[in-house]
Amino acid sequence: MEAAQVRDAAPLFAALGDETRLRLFVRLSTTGPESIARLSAKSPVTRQAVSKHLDILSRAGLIRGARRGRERIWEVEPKRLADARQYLDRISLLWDDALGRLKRFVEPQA
Amino acid sequence: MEAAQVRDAAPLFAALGDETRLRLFVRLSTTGPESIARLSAKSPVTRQAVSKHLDILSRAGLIRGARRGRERIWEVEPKRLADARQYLDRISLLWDDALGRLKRFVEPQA
DNA sequence: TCTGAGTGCAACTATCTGGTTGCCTTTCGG
DNA sequence: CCGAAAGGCAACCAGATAGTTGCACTCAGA
Repeated sequence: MEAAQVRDAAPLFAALGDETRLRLFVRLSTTGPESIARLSAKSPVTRQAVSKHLDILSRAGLIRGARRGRERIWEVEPKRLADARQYLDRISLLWDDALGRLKRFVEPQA
Repeated sequence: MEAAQVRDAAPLFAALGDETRLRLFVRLSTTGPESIARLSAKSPVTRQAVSKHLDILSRAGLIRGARRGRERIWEVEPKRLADARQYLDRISLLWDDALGRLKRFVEPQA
């Protein structure tokens, strides 16, 4: 896999790699767009912590936020989630290829 | 998505969320099983750093290592990678469901 | 216009993490 | 048997990160 792809994929996975943050992302994926207040109401951590997590997710491109009146509404960016899936798929393919080469090496006559 | 699944998925993504570490994982997926010495030979960081990363990947269940003589050989655990893919797929489905509900709400007659 | 709900900003703290260096143990090969 | 290769262990360091608290700002609505 190309170096550029790894450089792009790592921060994506890192953003999903915190439990509180992943929970927020799953919540947004389940309920659709929500405000910070509503999100933090059902969260064990502070509103500020929630806000920081949302900021990190948005920097990774996984969510997108917009001001609406005095609220800020966050919603999932499915394109970026698809990217993450694609990266995992590619790694899977790499492994399949490696396995194929190994089999052809061990059983050249097959 | 269940809380238990989130608790399982987060460390998985976290393990893939560091660039050097993801690079090592991709390398192992591409070339097949390799020793620490061979892995760290082509890495910009120390052998110790490589060793720590491999340890983290193995704790996440993504790779498996075995002693062979004075070497330690590491190889990818494809089952766990499939887990990660499945988690992303599930989140995607959540989002699709939410979108579906939204559409039925907005255009009830369609 | 005044109150409160919803956020943003900043400072601070404790812990985690990626990385290093130094040294010791194990094992292969001549 | 001895030297070197491969690796493990432990201490240490700097910066990132998850979380907090406190205060200031901005709208919406009665």
